[in-house]
Amino acid sequence: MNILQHLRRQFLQSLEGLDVDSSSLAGTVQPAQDPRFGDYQINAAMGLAKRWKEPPREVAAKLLERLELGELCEPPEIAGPGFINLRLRSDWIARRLVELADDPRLGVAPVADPATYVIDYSSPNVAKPMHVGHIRSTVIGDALYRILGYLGHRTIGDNHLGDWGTQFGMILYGYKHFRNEASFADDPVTELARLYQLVHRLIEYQKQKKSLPEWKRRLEELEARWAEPFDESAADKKQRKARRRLQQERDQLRATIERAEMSVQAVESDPEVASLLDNLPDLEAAVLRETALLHDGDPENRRLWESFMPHCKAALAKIYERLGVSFDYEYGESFYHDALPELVQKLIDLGVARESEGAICIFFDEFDTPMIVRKRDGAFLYATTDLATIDFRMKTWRPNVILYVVDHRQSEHFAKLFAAARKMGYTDVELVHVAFGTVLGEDGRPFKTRSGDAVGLESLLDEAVRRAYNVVATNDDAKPGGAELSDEERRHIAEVVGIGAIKYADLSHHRTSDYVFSYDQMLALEGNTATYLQYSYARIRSIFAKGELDPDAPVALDQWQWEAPIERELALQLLRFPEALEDVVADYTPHQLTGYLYELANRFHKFYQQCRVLQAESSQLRASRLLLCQLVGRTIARGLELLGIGVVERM
RNA sequence: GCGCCCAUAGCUCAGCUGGAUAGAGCAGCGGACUUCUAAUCCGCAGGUCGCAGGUUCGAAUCCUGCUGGGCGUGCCA
Repeated sequence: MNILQHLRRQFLQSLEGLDVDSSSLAGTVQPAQDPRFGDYQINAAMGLAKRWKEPPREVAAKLLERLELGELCEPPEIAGPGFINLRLRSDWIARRLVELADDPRLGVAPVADPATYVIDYSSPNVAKPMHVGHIRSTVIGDALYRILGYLGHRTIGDNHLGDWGTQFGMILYGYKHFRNEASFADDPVTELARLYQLVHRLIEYQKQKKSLPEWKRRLEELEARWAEPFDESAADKKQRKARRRLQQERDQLRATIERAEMSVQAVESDPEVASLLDNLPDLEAAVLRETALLHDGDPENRRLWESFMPHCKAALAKIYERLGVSFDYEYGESFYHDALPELVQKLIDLGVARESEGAICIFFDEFDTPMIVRKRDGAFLYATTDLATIDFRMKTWRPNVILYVVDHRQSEHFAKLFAAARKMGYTDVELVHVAFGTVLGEDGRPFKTRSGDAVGLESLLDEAVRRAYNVVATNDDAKPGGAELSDEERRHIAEVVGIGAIKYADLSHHRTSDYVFSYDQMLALEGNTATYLQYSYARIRSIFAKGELDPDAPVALDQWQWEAPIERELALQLLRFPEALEDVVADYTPHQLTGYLYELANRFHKFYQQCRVLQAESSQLRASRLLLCQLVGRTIARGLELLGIGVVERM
């Protein structure tokens, strides 16, 4: 049962027959801001007072006359300017708690009206190893998938793999010209990744080599303009702004040139790479040709693509397994290839798209630039594929909602995509771009290695697990009764803790904001971290072990009893699990659940500090506290599971 | 140029469709292990919520302008 939802329903019902806009008033029922104001509060009276031209406290009193909260609440109080404070009756909490003991769903009732959600997440490029940039989409998408499913919705997880783009052209070119046969036979994925990196590097080299003279000319120009006399005090606002922009552009260009010169230098001084530079064709064009050949059904490229794919997918599967992430489908871009010409024709026939400058475009009133669905050279783009994907998903699953868990830089693309879909007639589906921010390094810049590459996901996980292992070992060695974990257990714990730390760090931040990635912070194992929650769980399991009790057997109890205020606070927090899940789903923000779990664990630790469980003064109190412990443990384990994070018995 | 996003304590972040005295965690200072794991708990200190207006009984939250930052912007994904 969702208490907040219940209170809102009761309140709205009590308003029937009154001249009020009840839809806007539901939100005035809220959790209390401060424990002194009770458990929940209704803030409707102040707003209504104005409309009714009556003093707010009198309005509050009138509302209370109609409100029937039965056995749920103590008599409500009117406070301050007209707040209505609600306090749950402790006997009601006690009854609910005993009911929870037998409820495998921890009070979360399946939704009355299940919807179908397609969730598009992770979507890496199969041609290159996953890196830090893929964490957020994968982890957030997986959490939403789990939570929506738990709430009773029909969920379809679809990993929209990038298996058809230019990156594959690079691999094809690299394989044909630079492959090391022995390495490929030995470990195809590593060799393909090497080839991708190599070709990518060479293309960058060519581009930079070509552009450098032009950039330098441009920089000289900017420097010259900068050197011109400029009187700050005499300039108007616009001139000052232009001046600053000039400086910015100059600095950026300087940095670009510096970086380019460094990487050109690096390529030329790398004996293995430098030897390839002679007689190198225009690689970018060559790669595009390979890509085009693949798309046009060239048997050789097709055969190679088909032989590469299983290896690439197996490598991805390995990392997904380690992360504990799964999908129902993995329809990559290639899956839609055959549908594209037809789709574009359909768009033209519908009058949605038209020819412009040789390309086929969809124009929108609300955007300056169109969405191009077929290039001048006849090739299709990811926008085309994305439209075909909507087409397919609508026909196949008839979803009510499609979620795209993709970083915020693509927001304009999705705005156009959704507008185009509506033009195609898909108006009865909710298309949502679940955008998220960038993972930053501790310098506040996007998280990169020193050489400027994206940090590989695998090495990220390894490092987190390595650090977690050290902490686990140190802590175990320091236990009063001596170490109690075998090395095998320590390794298992380190894996769960390390990976959990990374996922939790990501999920505990609001998805739309950029966040700073810091091993020290997420493995500090203090504060709002996965470890703190896992530790609470382990402590609970330890209590049951100490008392030689089965932690999973229902605690027999007729009447729940409490003594310290913290016990009631902890109990109430347990009852609010459904609210936390509802909050997550309302805006697709998993950090609402991490916040809830942190608060739960925090209350548990306070309780643990103040209250003896096994040595409680009476058997009834002991059973009551054991019930609390068991429910906290179950809620933490379930909550973490819904975030894709595991727990351990001991740590 | 245009569009989107952001600015909250020294640092990293919350603040739920406007609500009562803006909250955590780190870092700092001071306490609590003969007692179910001190990976914990308690206390102290720390904020003109970027700036200026406006709407409102009430604004960190909504509107306008400004400042500072990030991202995107016709044939990459």
